[in-house]
Amino acid sequence: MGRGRVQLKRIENKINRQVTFSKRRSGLLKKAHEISVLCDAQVALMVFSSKGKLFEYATESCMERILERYERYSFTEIQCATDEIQQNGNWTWEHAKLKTRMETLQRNLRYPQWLQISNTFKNQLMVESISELQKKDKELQEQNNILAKKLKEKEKTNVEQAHWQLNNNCQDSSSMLLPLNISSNGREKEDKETTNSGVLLPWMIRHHLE
Amino acid sequence: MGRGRVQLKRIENKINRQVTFSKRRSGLLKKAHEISVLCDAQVALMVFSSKGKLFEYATESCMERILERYERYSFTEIQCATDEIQQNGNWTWEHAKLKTRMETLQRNLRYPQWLQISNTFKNQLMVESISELQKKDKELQEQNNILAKKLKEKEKTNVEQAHWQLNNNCQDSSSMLLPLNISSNGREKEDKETTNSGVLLPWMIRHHLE
DNA sequence: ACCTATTTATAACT
DNA sequence: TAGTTATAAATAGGT
Repeated sequence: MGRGRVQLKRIENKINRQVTFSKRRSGLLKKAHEISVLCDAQVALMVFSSKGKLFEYATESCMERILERYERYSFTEIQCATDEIQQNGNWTWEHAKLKTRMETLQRNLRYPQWLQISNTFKNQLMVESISELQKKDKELQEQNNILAKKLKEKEKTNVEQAHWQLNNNCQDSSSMLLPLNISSNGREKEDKETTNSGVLLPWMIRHHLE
Repeated sequence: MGRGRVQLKRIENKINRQVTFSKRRSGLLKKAHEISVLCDAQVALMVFSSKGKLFEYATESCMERILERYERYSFTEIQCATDEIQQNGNWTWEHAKLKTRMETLQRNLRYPQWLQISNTFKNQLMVESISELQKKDKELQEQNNILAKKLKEKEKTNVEQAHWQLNNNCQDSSSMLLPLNISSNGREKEDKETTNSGVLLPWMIRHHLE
């Protein structure tokens, strides 16, 4: 944008770099603001100059809130789950949590595509580890299903007992009413927003910069 | 920039808003990256769509600061959960540890900075975390099996108890209700969205920005 | 997703 | 750091 093409590399001339920083910084802040207004998005932007000076923009004029949200994003609520486990030892639910984390983890691994790493080896290691973890996870899931079935059977048995009692002159039937309602937790959400799982991010495609 | 002037206000048409968000988001990320490279600046950018989906960009060392804040924030939460679970012992405790591990891992992975090869130490930590995760997962599996067995036994007991009650014409029905509290929320529906069975993740495939 | 008329950003210069 | 201007880049609206 300007009177010459831009090479995507550090501007060596100090003055130019400084000027460009100043200009582009305002442009960036402006665009951050625009997208937040136009598209109803939450944005937090921090820019540190090479000297360490901070320039920031955040919607709602509150960086903290954005950060909190950011933190919670892949950090599913632990405490609720904990309570539930303690009460009824609901293993299946707990495993669902585990699984969710797994997926988040994977998503995060995939995300930072624009930072290409030269040292592939270590990352390779990690990816392999995670793959393995996933296998284990799958196994666990299967085990879990079995467990769930057992539980259901158990419930059934109890139900039958209850019925038996009902049919055998127990006068006080009020307490038996409908405890049979098995809670079907409707986990559905899943927003379909596309997370760019492709190799290239759109803006990486070499239009003009190179 | 385009075939019409832009009013700086929320785009009411949902489709347009979505499209604009997508386009401008790419532009914003690109510019964030450019200024960081051209001007040797540190940038952290987070954009949440109106649906709450996160898109982020960050130069390596910049997220450090955010990370610190995050650590402060999340520490308490983890600690509480841990304490709460510690009372229960056995498999619940094991699983709690696994969970904590997972959280740590996630925290590290969440930030693109983990990619920086210079920071060998963090990568090392991550690898260790993963292996530990694997161990825990295995243990979990075993615990799972044990649990299943115990469940079976209990089932048997229940049946016997029923017989016993049958033979003794019980008056008190309250004891029967107890086991019904266990809810089996069978989640058979598996979201296959993130399978990624391959060892290589997309971002590992070589593509250089230059 | 792709196209392109237009607007917007900005590099070089003052 | 602040304008000016030529030009590159982004993108709104359409396909």
